[in-house]
Amino acid sequence: MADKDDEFCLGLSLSLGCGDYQKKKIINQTPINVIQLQKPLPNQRVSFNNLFLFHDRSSETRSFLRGFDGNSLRASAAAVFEDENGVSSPNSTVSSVSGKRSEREGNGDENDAVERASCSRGGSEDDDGGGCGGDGESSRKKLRLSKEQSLLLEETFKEHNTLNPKQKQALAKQLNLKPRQVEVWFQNRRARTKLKQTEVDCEYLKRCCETLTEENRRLQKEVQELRALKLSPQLYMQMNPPTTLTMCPSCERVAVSSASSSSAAAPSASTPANRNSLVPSVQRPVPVNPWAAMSLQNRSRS
DNA sequence: CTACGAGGTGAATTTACTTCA
DNA sequence: GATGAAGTAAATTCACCTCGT
Repeated sequence: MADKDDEFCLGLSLSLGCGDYQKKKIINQTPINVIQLQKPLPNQRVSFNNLFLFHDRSSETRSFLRGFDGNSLRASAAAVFEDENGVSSPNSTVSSVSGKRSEREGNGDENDAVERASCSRGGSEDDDGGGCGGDGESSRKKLRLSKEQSLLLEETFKEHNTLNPKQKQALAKQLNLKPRQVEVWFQNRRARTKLKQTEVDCEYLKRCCETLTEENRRLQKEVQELRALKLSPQLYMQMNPPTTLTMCPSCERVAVSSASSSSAAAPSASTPANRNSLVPSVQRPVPVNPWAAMSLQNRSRS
């Protein structure tokens, strides 16, 4: 499964209109760099928002300002990695004490550390064991990954957004987490990535729509102008070649007239080559200009 | 300063589906 | 082709957090 990321599809992944199982492909192929990753500040709590540059500045700012909480700070600074050898390093930050944060902060760090150590999700050795079973209560406890854990997970995710069992096992060991937790993190991470990508795609499509609407408006106006000219034959015959579109009757190729006025620079939207393109096309050589020929003919006659 | 509710975030769970042996 | 295991996306739940009042 992890080999899937070999086949990255470049460009925009339009997950909106995607049917069926294409979705799966898309998420696996979504280039990570579409959404720019951002390293958190030293004191910053590592959250999804903080790791991304969002278009929505307000939410970004909010997330940023929310910054870090004492919980993870305590975990990372005091308890988590103070022991490099990992002997007593409960890497996960579990807020296993119910109640307000201020109350918990009042307690000593040792308490937290002990709780975290004993409560790294799933008291049983089973990967899927129920929450922190020690209490006997069925309430599921909230795990908070430490800054370092999140960073490592992010780094790994940048390399491959899916893990094979070996990688999962190794990463879990490295992070002092259950493989299941790593798996869940990657699942959620992929979901968040896709969500963000969808938002980006949405923005892009919106802009495309606006561009096309504008283009349509412009072309309609041009059509109106041409119709008006056609109504007065005198003007019609003496007019310059039409501004944008010239059609060769034999090969049906549309081209931009080189003799046309300033608006001739506009793209010809009906050219087969660029019909589906939102980018203004390159002007192609004029195969035939019936308008020019016609006007010449008429002038010589009169 | 404290309490409280709203809303956001993210870990974990459930469900449904695909793929593969 | 039927079957079960494994993996994943999507939807959902729920604990916890921040912020405004």
